[in-house]
Amino acid sequence: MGFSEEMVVKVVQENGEGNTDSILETLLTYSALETTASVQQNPDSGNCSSDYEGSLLNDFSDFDSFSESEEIMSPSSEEGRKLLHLTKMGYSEAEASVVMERCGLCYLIHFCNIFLLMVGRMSKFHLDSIKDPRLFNCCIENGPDSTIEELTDFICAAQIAKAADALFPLEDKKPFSNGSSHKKRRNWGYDLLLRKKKLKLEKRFDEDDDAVHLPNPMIGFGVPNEPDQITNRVLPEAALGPPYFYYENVALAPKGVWTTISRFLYDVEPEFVDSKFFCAAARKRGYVHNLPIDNRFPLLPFPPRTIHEAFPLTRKWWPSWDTRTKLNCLQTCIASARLTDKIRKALEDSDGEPPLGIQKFVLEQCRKWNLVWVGRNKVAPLEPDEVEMLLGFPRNHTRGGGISRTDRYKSLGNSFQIDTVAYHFSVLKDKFPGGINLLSLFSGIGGAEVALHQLGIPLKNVVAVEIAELNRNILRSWWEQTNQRGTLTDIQDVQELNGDRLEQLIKNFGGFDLVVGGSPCNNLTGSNRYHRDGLEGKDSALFFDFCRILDLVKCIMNGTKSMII
DNA sequence: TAAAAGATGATACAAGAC
DNA sequence: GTCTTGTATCATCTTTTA
Repeated sequence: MGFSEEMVVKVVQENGEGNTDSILETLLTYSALETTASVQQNPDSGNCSSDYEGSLLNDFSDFDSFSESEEIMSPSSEEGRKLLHLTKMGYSEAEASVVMERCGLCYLIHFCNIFLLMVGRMSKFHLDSIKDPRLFNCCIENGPDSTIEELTDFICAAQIAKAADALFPLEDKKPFSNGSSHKKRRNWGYDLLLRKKKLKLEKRFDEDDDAVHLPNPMIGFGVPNEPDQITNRVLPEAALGPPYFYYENVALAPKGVWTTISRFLYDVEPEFVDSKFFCAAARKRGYVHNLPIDNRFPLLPFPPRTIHEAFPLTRKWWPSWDTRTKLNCLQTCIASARLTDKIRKALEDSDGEPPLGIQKFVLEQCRKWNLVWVGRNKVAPLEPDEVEMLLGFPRNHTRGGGISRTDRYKSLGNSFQIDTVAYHFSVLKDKFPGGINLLSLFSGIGGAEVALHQLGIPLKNVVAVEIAELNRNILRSWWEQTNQRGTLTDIQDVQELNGDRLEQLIKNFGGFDLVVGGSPCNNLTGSNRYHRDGLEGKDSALFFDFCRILDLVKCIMNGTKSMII
């Protein structure tokens, strides 16, 4: 079923460039005929047209183990062997583990069987497609109910789009609202250059596992009032909107995590930014997005940039030997009273300036727990109100309504830094003067919504997905208090967002303009001493749901949902 | 029973010494 | 180049308290 370039050109000439439905039908017909002829010529091999035979043998030379389907089907096969099969199919070990853990063995066997059946029918192009994360997501989305036809349709669609990409220039691309039929399929395409780049990248990663380097200083494509601004970049074609998307997570993740995140999000280069360039506290985060990066502007007035500006009363008690001007990352837990008491006693024991040993101990604890000076020899953790302010949220945003102090710290510690995110979102203000339709995944206490609101971008329709009821209540409360004119739909679980639900929402709203999400970092952050398991961790694996949902939104908005659902 | 408090390192990176 | 040192990190689990 592979489409050679000659075949595509011939079919386009026969049907005309504008008649894509006819092109698709003819291509499928020709392809089916060619496959039939090929199988008849060589029924044992099962491979398709002779054009690809040589390369196919080479391409599949690594897949010898797949020749014995019974072995994979056998209930006695070990999980490790399945893992090996998946890794040979082009997935990283982590990704394969996620499939096995999340989808179960029946999915895995189903997945492998699909692959086996397709190997006999696929062209070289198909091999590329089956390694694509979208097929991975398609299998997860459809699960055991998916059929060979559905999956081959998926790949055929990708193939058609690829052919269309070669024929229709990029500049023809128009926004979703007025896209023509041939443009609707454009987002399925992944051009050859991109694929080559990807392979090159993967090869480089093999040589150097630490391929994604964190910039120093951590300013991403630029921050306000700093030199070295980057104002343009070339996005991979598959990453282009609509919709715009914006993904966030901790920058200091285990090795290889950002490589995987980038690969699953269309090979878009992550932008690593430390929020210390926007406020008085550090927050090192990675952002993968397809937003424009020119003509960004910050929220005004600027928030306080130093500890003393943020907390002027601490200046009186701040010792000269504590040289901090910025706080470290605001976490979900605070220091104990026992620790601050220990520090007070250690300082009171020394007459005048404490000895270097005491200074070192106190400074270490102050840095670790973000303690500030509130009296003579007295340090204290930040109050929830103060954390709210540093993160750019309205005062009392998380206060009241049944939430405990502990939970306020937790919710705030897991949220965006508003000024940082708003700086990135600012490019949308001119593009959506009439308001924006937002799909907010893992919305938490509404960092994305607050950032857009503070930029003056009207919120037309917001679908917020958040597992914690407390956080949903906070967002709902903010929504009502700020007299939003749009609609807020809250959903508890990302698993509820399947193709049908998304199709309905998109039908109601006319599509999403922006998909935002910061999936759980629990298994990525260095603060986690127990389960820092990477992207296959119980919570952080929800990243793949972000990818799944984003892919579905793109597919539905481009009118091709029926090809994978 | 819920909230608060207390105890619990590993990992990764940068910078400097050699 | 290698080694050491210093530093930062959207947390989890158990116990105590109200």
